[in-house]
Amino acid sequence: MTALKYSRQREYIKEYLSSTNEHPTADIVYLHVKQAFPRISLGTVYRNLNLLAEMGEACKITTPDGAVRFDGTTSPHYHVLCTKCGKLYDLDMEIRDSITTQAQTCFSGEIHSHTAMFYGVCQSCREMDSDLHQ
Amino acid sequence: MTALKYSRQREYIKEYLSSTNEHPTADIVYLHVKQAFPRISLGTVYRNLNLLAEMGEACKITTPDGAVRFDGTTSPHYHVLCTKCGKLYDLDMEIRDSITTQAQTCFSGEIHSHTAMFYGVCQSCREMDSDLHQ
DNA sequence: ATCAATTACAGTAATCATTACTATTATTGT
DNA sequence: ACAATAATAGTAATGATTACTGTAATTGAT
Repeated sequence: MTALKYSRQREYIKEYLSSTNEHPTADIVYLHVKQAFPRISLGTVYRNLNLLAEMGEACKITTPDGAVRFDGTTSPHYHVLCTKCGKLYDLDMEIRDSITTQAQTCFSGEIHSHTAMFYGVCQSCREMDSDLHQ
Repeated sequence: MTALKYSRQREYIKEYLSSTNEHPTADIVYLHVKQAFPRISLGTVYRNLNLLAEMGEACKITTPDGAVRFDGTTSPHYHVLCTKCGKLYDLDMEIRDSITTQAQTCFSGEIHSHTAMFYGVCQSCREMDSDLHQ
């Protein structure tokens, strides 16, 4: 029951997400999708983003700066958050399953997975810095 | 300028945080601190929790389930989030600095640190499960 | 101990992200 | 084409957090 029905809005949101490697908030997705669907409502964007996440066709990323970000890349990967500009980057690095295994030995329950967030300064912020100091 | 002044409220909040290994939200801290300071306001709790975090005397932990949690344990460590009950546990496991080093080789900017969150089922939720199935 | 300067507080209003609600519209299987 | 049902747009409501303001507490100097 409650079968999923096709919707052009959801299709478009999904396409937009997989076309960008920014990690947009629902708000940003809304602004973009609005160009194709001028009457779309923010609630529709939220509902579909959450649906896509549940179906495994998008990821929700929780960052320390308020809003949840969405990622169209569904294969598990780590992220880097630039502490200067706040941009979130995909990290093309293998997931270390060994860290899950090791965590298991320190925890009495069952551990199934993990996420990691790296913090630093991205290339373009570093360049801006050296511009200022030259 | 803007020197920090002592406040009994902040002192109490700090003591409460370091006395518990729960990872309370600002709301929960508010409820506890209220017992000692019945007229304290939620804004004061938020301001002091953020102050303590800035001073490195507490940590802010962002979890996928809405509110930020606070941790009085300031030495860096990983956490486990139980996906059944939502409780957050400290993980007594060494930080893997090698993962930061490795991440650096995959990223053009500078990486300074990382956090990790493990997901699983805690011991007490596992026991509840086996009770139900016996 | 008193006083002036300044920060912190309580109380409340405002903001921001997200979800809930409802009448209308789009999709689907027949 | 039609009936059943899910999805939408638009709006209101919620929940977490921050901003604002007049009063109270802390501090360093007299």
